[in-house]
Amino acid sequence: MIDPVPSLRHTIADDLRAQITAGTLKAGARLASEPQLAADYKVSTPTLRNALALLQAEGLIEKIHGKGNFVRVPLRRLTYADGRLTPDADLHITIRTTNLRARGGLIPLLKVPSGTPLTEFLYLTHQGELPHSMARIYVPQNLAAAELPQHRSSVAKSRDQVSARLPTSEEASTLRISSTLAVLSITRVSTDTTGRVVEAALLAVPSDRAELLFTTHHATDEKGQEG
Amino acid sequence: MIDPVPSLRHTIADDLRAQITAGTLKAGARLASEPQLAADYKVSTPTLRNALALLQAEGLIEKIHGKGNFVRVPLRRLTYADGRLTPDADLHITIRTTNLRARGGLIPLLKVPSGTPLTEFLYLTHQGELPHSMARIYVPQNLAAAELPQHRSSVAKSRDQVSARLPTSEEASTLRISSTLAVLSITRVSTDTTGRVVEAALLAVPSDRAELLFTTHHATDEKGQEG
DNA sequence: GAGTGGTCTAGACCACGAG
DNA sequence: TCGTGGTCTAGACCACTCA
Repeated sequence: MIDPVPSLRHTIADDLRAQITAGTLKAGARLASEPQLAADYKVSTPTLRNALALLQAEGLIEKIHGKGNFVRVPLRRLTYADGRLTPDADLHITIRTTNLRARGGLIPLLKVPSGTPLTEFLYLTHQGELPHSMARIYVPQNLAAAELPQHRSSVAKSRDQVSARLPTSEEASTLRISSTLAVLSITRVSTDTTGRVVEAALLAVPSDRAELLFTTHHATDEKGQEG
Repeated sequence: MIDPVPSLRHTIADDLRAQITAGTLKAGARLASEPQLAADYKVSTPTLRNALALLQAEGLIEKIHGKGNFVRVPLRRLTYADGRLTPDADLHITIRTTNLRARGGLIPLLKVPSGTPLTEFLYLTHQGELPHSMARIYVPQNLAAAELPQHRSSVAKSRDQVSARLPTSEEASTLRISSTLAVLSITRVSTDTTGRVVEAALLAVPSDRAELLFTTHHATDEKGQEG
């Protein structure tokens, strides 16, 4: 029912995975070269590389062309709650601001006419030295553009649309992840009491370094409305 | 910046992808055999297979051993909102009920002592003939066990923990997805007004067939609490 | 049995990184 | 330049499906 014939690459991947989780291969350490590992396991190099590809997809190793294969330093799995990352000591955020005009998918998202002046905030979050996640936040310029989005207090309602997908090649290189590691993609639209869109945020978080948390309160004094 | 050297397999995958999205290769159709395609594109069979692996990871094709490669019938991308799937005409759900006792991870999740009698509802959702998603819902037996979870109205608060991961081999075979296609994993814990856990739901949804929607209301009559 | 995909081999040649 | 990983070849052999 599970896997009746453990293939060579799975056997090798299992062995290396055990060494990583046991600490025999420590975080940041470089694995032996691929031809060397292939000789050790008595397989061809493509087979050895297939085994490494499995570990890469799990986020356990990082391949660096010309240098070697390295055990990934595990990032703490942070929690996104209420649209914000859990505060963390060695978390730092870089923000780049750009002015642009509404086009394409931004128009229905922000419910503005084409060409409306917008401000884009590009958030790059790092945990220590390593990239953690990235976000693009769009704000109409007529809504206190000088103010950073996270500081505005006029938000009455937020709508988070969550999906998982493979990273774009830009995201894969910026976040230094394999193109086979899924990212959680969150589109968050915040509106004020009048229903006007105050900001739209597009987040991309590698699936191995964050979980999302949503809390819903139900009106229980009006029984039966759930069914 | 993007991919400066389009590899052969990417070129082939792009071509096949275009044929699928253009409708030249229709949903459910069988592709030419791998040796045939390899000859058509003038590449070796491993290279051709690497190209197909890309499309498989995207959920565009389904490989069936001994039969061929088939264009996947795209499932409508449904929305999970408020812990429920969007109602759909050809959506049907199979429920299997099992009684068991609290163990392992269920104990902290449900906040019950080890060995507490529980009822497990295994939900299998199909869209037409194809499996869509699966869920395991756990309810303490002292809480109206005869009633199906979705009918209870005593829920005051729900907490959804969302992450993306590769499917277990059981999920991959049950849901008929490639082991490389990520699933959205949702752990939903519902409590009543006294804080007692009413039910815990563990959902697994292939990332290509659902998106999640969460709405948060903020108290705006108390300004400044956001900052 | 015929045809299909699944796995693996034993190389070759190219591209990247560091000295 | 040298060692590394990245891509690709041209096969071989096994396992599964269906007639």
